[in-house]
Amino acid sequence: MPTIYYVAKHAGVAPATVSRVINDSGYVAGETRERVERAIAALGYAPNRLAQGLRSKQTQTLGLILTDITNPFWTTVARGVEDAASKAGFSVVLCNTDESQAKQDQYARLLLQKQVDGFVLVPACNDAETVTRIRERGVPLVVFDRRVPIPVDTVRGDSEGGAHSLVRHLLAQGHRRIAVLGGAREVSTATDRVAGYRRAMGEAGLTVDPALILYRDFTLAAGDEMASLVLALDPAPTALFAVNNFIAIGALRALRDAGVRVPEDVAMVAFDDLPQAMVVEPFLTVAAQPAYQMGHQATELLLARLAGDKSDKILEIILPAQLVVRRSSSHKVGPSLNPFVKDVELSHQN
Amino acid sequence: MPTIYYVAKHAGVAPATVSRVINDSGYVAGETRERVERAIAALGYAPNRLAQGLRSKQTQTLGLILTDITNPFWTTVARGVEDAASKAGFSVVLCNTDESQAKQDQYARLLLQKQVDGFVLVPACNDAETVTRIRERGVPLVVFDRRVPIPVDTVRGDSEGGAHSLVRHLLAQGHRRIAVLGGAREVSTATDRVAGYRRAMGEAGLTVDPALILYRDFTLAAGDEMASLVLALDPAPTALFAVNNFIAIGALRALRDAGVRVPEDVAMVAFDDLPQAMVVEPFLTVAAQPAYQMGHQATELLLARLAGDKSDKILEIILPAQLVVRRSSSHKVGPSLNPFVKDVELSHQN
DNA sequence: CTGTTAGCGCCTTCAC
DNA sequence: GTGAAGGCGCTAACAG
Repeated sequence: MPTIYYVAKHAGVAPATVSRVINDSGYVAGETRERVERAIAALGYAPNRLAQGLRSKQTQTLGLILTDITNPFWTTVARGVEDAASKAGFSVVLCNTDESQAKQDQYARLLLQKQVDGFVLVPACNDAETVTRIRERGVPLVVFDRRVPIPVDTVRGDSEGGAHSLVRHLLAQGHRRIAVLGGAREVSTATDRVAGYRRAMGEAGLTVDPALILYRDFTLAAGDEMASLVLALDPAPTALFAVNNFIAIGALRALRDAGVRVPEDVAMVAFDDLPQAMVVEPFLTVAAQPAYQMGHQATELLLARLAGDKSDKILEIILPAQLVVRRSSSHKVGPSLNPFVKDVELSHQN
Repeated sequence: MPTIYYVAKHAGVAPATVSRVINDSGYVAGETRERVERAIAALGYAPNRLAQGLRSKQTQTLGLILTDITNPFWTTVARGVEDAASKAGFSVVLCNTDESQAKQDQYARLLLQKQVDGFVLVPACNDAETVTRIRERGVPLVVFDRRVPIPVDTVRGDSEGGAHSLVRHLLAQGHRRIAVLGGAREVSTATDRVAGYRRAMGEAGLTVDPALILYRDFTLAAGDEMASLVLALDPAPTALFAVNNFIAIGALRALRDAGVRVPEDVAMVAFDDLPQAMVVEPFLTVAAQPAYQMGHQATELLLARLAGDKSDKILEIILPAQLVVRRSSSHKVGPSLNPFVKDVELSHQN
């Protein structure tokens, strides 16, 4: 492993000059630069990033902590982060918490020790501990997709608005009894989506039956369980709103096993699209978040902070979710049995 | 940011003693250790990994370079790697090459500069350059899933055998005209799977129609294109073999658009399963590779090399692919029109 | 069992 | 425009 000293000797210059060439910093005469570059090539020299980082206090590395690397939504986000970072000469270390706060905190500590320059964090729960730890160390941070209870730079999708669109769409199809298959109560995306549901129901003059709102977590198994539960209710809901893609798939599976057809017997909508690549025939009506773009934008915000944008304004960037109407909600329901229910305006786009 | 010196001063000991406590190396008296631990806690000290790595020449970090983070097969592998690594106190840096050799080489260089202790590499193509570069630096390396033209530790699925099972299964269903929707010609998994196809056909006494073997790449678009091409042949194949999951989905989509039913009009099998989470109703007959386990095992091999297993034996670990028969190939075809075709033994399991 | 010394590979200051 | 010196935070080697 050649070091900067060997290169310097080989080129007949001082180590500092080699450093200037590597980092394109300071003045180096054209001829000197060439000599150094030739020496670097001849020796196959590559700088040791640990030493660079130790000395310069910058690692050109960002930490990305997310909750489920298995979910295509998050891998798409990761690509957005990665692309934005590498465009700026940064690399990304990706960590997967499995929705566990313990793992999240562990990874945050590790990355801090590795001296990453900044964080994009998808918090496993509505808790400020990890965020606080990172900020105490003075490392820039953007919270992604989920809210935490303290003010901090954030990039997220419009969970409330997207849910509102989905439920309005169902209402327009004639549904009145709509169940929510929710995620973890401690996660803002779950509660915000329920809030959007409530608002849409309220605007339609409908009262919400609490038995129709369930909270579990963002998994297949939870979707399966919640779907089975609400279908056993009397009267059963005519439509289901799954607050994420995995819950939706779990629910669809439960419905299939129970011989319940979608959309003929029950309609279904969900938050988060499944990527094209996973599905032969797109079928679910969804509120699709611009995952890639969100990741990209969060990273650009982070890089701006790194570049010294010390404006004390805390930014909260909220990107709209797009309503995509497909077959799973295409079955119209007859006029409500309840004559007191107001009509809602028809609208398939938000 | 407290350093080891502050901690030492705070505890009234020398920095080296603090180091001994942190790393649990050397002898430290119980009472001293406690004092140091209290100081660490009081100051919120955490060691700087850059400095540790620079000094000790070990980063406790592995590099994982793979070709498509979007594909659930690879994210599952990544989890296997991650779990095996963290059990041993290593962390993993994941890099996505998008099947680009240029990106692969770039990431290898970067990780080398970051002084990772070892690599798990999924080569983007059948080329030894990256592998050679890594070995020249003396960094242990396990090649994953695909072969490269030089001998090196490898963990991979049995592509040839899995393809053989799939095609035998199709033959047992009565198919004789079977098309292969192939991946990149430069990637061993693509060519090995074609080899398995050829062997199965040969064993059944069938000659292979070269028009039925296509090579593109491992994407949806390629699957779509290849399916359209082979269906236009005269006579058209009665069964399709997609050499990976994404090709299969692309092909299924093309078939749907063309109004061709699976399995009634044409049968379909594929290499690599889609994870449960992605599909409501498992439908495709596949040769499933144990992705998680493969990642785990590759990492354990790598860690063994790191731990000093310098046995010069180069290991090539080949894990079997499991034939999973589902609906997409369940339609039997009548006796061959060609009376000279031999019967093959019936067997649904390999 | 603990302290002292030296240096990992690099970059930043400051001279010249 | 270039070189010399010092130190980033830590651990290995050696004393004691």
